[in-house]
Formats: sequence, structure tokens, C-alpha cells
Amino acid sequence: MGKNLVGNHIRKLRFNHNEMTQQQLADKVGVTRQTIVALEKGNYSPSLELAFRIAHAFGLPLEEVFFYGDDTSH
Amino acid sequence: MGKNLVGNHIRKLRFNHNEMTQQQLADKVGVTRQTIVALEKGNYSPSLELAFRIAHAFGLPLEEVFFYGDDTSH
DNA sequence: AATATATGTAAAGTAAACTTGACACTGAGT
DNA sequence: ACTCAGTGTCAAGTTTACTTTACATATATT
Repeated sequence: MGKNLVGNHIRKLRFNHNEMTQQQLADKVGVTRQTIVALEKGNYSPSLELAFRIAHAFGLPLEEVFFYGDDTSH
Repeated sequence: MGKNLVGNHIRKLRFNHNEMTQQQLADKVGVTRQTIVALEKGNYSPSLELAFRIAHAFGLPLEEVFFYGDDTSH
């Protein structure tokens, strides 16, 4: 049902990179925790605006957090 | 309302880079022409998925087409 | 003058992103 | 045994992205 073609490394980044909880990330980017859960699970892809804010929260360019199609590079 | 914080270079790219009409771009990325109009006008920001497809249509990385906040670099 | 192409706009509808509130499970700490 | 932090999930609601249809205007072409 409308297979989501966009993937992300949010969960990995929370642990490896920042040791951040879902709630902390949610607060930092201004959404609810449920939204972070949904994104990590791949239920849907974020708005471009939210994607920018999340990437910014990790101090990374957008395309190092989100990718289109298969994750070939990481 | 709810000022759109994401900008883009779609219109510039259509002319300078590809000589593409709104309709051609719309077809290429699988949306209607009205969506392209709205994006160029900055009425709203696209989904992340659509942003990826548009960047791909221009053969550019996403962040060379879309930017967060002011356009400092171009 | 007529036709075609490219663009702007607007109203009403659908679909998807995101919120709110609530409850369940696990693992660590006391 | 109890509590608490972190996570998963679900249902119902709001907001925003996107569609559909339709009409307007400007420029170029015949």
C-alpha cells in the first residue's frame, strides 16, 4: 500500500552517533515521539521540512540520514 | 500561514539546466502540473519522496535543489 | 483571426503526514 | 515486588500535500 521508497538511518544514528532517545529527538525537531517511531519503522516518509530538521539534529547532510530506494552506500 | 521554511531552485533549474516545461517535469516525476506550480511558488514543501524524485530528474543531489531556511549558497 | 503552448489561479476532494491520548511490554534499579 | 525509562502500538482527529477540473492570460504560429 503505497510502498515507502524512502529509507533512513535514524535509529542507527540515535544509538551510534548521539545516544539519543526517541523522545529527545522528537523534542529537538519539534514532533511527537510517535512520529519518530513511525519513521524508524518506515511506516511513512517525513515531510522534506522535517527531514531537514532531523538531519540538522544529527549534524549531518540530509542524504546521509535519508536515502531513496535501496540502501546501497551504507 | 505556517511559513514555509524550505526553498528550492526548481524554476531556475528548469530553464538554465534542462529547458523543461512544468508539464514535462511533472510527468517525469509523476505528479500534476499544479503541484510543480505550487512548489515553484513556495506554497508548500514537497514530501521527501517527491523531493528525491525531482532532484533525480535534474541529475542533482537533493540539497542542490532544495534548501532549508535562507538560500545562502546560491 | 484562429489555434496551440506555457503559465497562473482557484475550489473541492482524496491521501498521507502528524497529533493526541491511551495502554502494553521489556529491562534496569531500588 | 514495585517503579521507571524507553519503546511499540492502536484508534480517532487535524493539517498539509497532492489531485481533479476548470477557467484565464500571454506569447507565438499559421
